[in-house]
Amino acid sequence: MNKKLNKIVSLSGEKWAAAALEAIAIRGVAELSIESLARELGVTKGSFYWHFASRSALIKAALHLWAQRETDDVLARIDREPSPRARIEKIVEEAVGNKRKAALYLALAAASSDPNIGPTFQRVLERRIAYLATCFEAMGVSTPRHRALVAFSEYVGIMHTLRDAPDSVPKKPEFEKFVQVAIETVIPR
Amino acid sequence: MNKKLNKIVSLSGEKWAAAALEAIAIRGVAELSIESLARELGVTKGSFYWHFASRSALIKAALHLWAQRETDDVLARIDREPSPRARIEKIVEEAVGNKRKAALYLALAAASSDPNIGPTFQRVLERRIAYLATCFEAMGVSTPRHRALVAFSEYVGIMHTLRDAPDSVPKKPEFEKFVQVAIETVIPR
DNA sequence: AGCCGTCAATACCTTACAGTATGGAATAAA
DNA sequence: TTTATTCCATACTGTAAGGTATTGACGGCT
Repeated sequence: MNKKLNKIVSLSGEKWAAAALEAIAIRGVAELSIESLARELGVTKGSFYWHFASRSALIKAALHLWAQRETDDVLARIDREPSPRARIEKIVEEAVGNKRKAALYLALAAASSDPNIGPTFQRVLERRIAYLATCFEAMGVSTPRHRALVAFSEYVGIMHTLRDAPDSVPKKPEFEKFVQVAIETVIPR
Repeated sequence: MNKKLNKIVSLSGEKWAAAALEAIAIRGVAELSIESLARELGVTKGSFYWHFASRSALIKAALHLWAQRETDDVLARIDREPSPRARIEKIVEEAVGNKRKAALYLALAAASSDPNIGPTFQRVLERRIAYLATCFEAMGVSTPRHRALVAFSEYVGIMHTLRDAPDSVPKKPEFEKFVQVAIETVIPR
């Protein structure tokens, strides 16, 4: 029965956390309010404070849900690419392809000074950088760690540019060439 | 007398705008409150609403002050570098060197969805990208515009990485090597 | 049937803040 | 000295929001 109890609480908590992630992706962490979120879910605050002790607890739960999904993504999609080079390409392509993931990432990054977010977020970043480093190492690059940092920065920067300067980025036919240039700069021949 | 009137208002307005930029760099746009800003300046709201019609007006003024300073910076510092290559290096070095400027930039970017910020911010970005493109063009690069986009993205991404994953970036002696790798990736031989 | 645990609604308290209205001090002009 | 302008303070309203306390509906268990 304890199992069941945990499961119910956990499930409902995840419902709130998932909704919180959606809201964060759209409006950012600072604008995440319990009451508006409850309205979107068709309930009231009374429900929320049954599942969570505070707004901070929700943010933490949402962040952990995000981190969980991210690692799942890496293991499930990137890591099954055949070559290290293909994996890096895949990562860059995700930065330019998945708008909703990019928005969520940038929203969390914008709130990295929040003590609920910063430390966990930082750990996720380090894992990604380390993963990239292993890819570069497998490719025989001379300074894999440095290149990983550069590649990661470019990855984030491209998401940023696409969001904040969309009119400066070329459209469809030329766009692929731009992505090609981006990949070539991070992957040495 | 109109001159004097304008000057006084403008000066005081700039005082508020400059303080707002400071606060934005530290706490972000969303957390910018008139009352706390007034407290920091040793005055009250009464003063603020004499100089500005609303909070939005302050944000706009602060943003324009930032854009003004940015263009001044480019013309005064970057543009007097001898070669295009040196200019690009200078820009990258600024991304890793000037923490306060990076914090301000990232804070504004985080609020790019704010209608007070988005359009102006976007124009500043386009100007920077166009400037980089002219540098690459002067260097005889094949696709200068694409490379400019990549370089700009890397520039922003490095600021992001330094802020959100500082522990993942190597310290002093190794740090210079990392910067070197970053520059080499954006500047083709 | 009666009890208890789960979940949600309601009402309420408090705080932070944007914005307004008004008064008041200082200064300059008449 | 009177008057107008400039700048700021004080007091106020309204609102959004976090958090608490209480009540109630529903279902399973004894």
